[in-house]
Amino acid sequence: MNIENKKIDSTKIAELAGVSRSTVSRVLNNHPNVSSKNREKILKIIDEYNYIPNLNAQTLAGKRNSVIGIFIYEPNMSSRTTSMDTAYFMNFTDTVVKEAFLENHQILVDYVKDFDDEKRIEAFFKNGNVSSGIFIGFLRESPFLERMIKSEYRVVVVDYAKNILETAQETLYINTDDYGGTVSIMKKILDKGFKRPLIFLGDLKKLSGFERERAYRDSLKNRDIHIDENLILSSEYCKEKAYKYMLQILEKDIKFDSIFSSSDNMLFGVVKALKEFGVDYEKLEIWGFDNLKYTVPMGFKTVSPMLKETAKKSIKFLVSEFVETRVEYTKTKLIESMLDYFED
Amino acid sequence: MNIENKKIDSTKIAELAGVSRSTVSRVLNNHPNVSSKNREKILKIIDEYNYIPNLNAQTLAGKRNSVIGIFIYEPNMSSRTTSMDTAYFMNFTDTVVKEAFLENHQILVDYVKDFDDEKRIEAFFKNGNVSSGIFIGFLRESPFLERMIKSEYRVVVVDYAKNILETAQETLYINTDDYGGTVSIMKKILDKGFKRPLIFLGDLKKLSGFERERAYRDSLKNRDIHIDENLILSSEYCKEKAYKYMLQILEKDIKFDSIFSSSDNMLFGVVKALKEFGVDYEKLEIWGFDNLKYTVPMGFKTVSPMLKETAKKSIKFLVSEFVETRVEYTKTKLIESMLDYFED
DNA sequence: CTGAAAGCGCTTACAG
DNA sequence: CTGAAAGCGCTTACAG
Repeated sequence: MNIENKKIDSTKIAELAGVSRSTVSRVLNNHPNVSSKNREKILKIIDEYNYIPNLNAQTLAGKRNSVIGIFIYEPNMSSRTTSMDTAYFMNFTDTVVKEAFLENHQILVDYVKDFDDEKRIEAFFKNGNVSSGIFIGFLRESPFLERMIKSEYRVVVVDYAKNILETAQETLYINTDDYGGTVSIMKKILDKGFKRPLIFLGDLKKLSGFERERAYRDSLKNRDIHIDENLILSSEYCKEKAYKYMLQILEKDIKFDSIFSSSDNMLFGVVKALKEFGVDYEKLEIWGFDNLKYTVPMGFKTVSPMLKETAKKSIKFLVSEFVETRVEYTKTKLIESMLDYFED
Repeated sequence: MNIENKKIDSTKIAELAGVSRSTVSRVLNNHPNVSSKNREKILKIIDEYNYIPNLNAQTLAGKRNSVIGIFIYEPNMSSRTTSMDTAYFMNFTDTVVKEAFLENHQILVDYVKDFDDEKRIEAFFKNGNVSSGIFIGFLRESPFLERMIKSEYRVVVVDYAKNILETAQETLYINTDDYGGTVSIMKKILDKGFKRPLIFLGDLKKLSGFERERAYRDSLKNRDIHIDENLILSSEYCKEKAYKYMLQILEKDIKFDSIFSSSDNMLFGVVKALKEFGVDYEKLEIWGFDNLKYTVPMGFKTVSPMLKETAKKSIKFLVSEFVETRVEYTKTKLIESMLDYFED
């Protein structure tokens, strides 16, 4: 096995096979125009010497590599505090890594918080360090993301709204069915006769926040239930804000009979406030959204986005030969008990 | 902003600044020998044009990049079944990604199951696609890992035993204190007066499996409790095997008064068997190891490896200027209730 | 079907 | 302090 220590490049392979580097390159890249005699000889030597071409050289010379980037918008990343959606994003990343491996691709994980990060990522694409990418967590109207979408690169954008007609290039918009998920929660709440559901809104600059609010309002409207704006809190997926607003509600003694927090993370802030105020929240109808690790074990109900499905579709899109720009939705699943939780 | 569309490379920057590419390269790489006049001029142009050097070209020319690889041994990966330790590994990967970002590094995630994967990864190192790497989940005496350790590359090896004297290069061995963690569980069990703890062993080819068994035996020995080999099952971190062995124990009616499963994953297999046999397991003293998502919510006790600490130490090691080969241990924490669980 | 040559975008001795 | 030149390891027209 000491063969491996010697530096072995395509020139050496060519020498050994008695051909030119061009021919070696041709078999490496599965070009048809190589005599089967030469092809076999070269393949044998490549195998014998465990030769693997230098990816940097290949990329520099214009070949695509097998690395897919996943880029996560996380403006609070540098503060070392656990940021709002981190757990959710990491769940997604996990499944992406697995699906990519099954398609013989690797994943480069990177966060985006400022302009320097954006520049680095654009360079990753431009220079071919990643062949394509998945973007998640971005705010609506992100100039950076718009640039990526309009670029020649193949990308998947998760939970982002965009008029498909404005997207010339190969782009997959894949969204969790936030509207449907919220509607099914609201149905549960309203079917039980509750009429004053408190809602903690997510970031309205994100598609998910926007959709969840819309579903809340529509659900009430459809049953001719008055929408009390006092019950609508804009806490932007932020746990601390949710905590603060919940306290205010309690201090002002605003009446409510149920709670829908449009993210599990905010739910934890809400519950903290309830606890401090001595509210017996275990008897309250409380719903979150996301199915994070702690939600159901703590005794709350939530809805689970089908991350695995989203990941699978994303990878399939990125590794396919031919694709067209399109929009897809993945369903959600209500998680009302530990049984649902374990199944998920 | 249409500047960005034009391809901009170091030659163009040089032209614009009226210097040679050599000088541009020097300021890019912080070489001292550049007149401050030229340096400033070049820096200004670089900024103005949002120029970022091509990473592939830089790497090809011999520069180190800022990508750290994390390589996970997962022989069952291709079968699309959730493998034994996957959840555990992904928890670790998550924290590694975050810590790397804080140090301005990106993470390339890749699995290893066969020789082709090993070859690909060695090429990643050789060609500089990753500047260094973290290896986790490998079996003892892995020839691949031994090669990486003996190579010139800087690596972190998690949960792997190796005589440090045989490791010439910069390597960090970082291990969870499996022995200590198991001892603390055994103390809990034995303090309650149990004398016949059933144990499901992990993969003895892994350091963790080896250490957890050793701690089990030592704990009993230290209290002069007879070690009944019938109570020791080798289920190799495999849920299905644990299930099968537990059934056998029940069928043979072998007496036990408590259970320690040396991974949470196996625990789920054990519990399945208990259920099927109609055993009222909720009253049994049962411990797992790993603190996976479901363990404590299901009502069991476990011990949590401090993944965040391990990740932090790993990244610190890899990004430091100077390091020496060494071995480190990270502590574990007992998780006996939902309170511990939420804190973790 | 094959090879010589140019090119991808950098870095780094070397000579001044 | 600076520039011309060689080199990193590939791929791909081009000419045969």
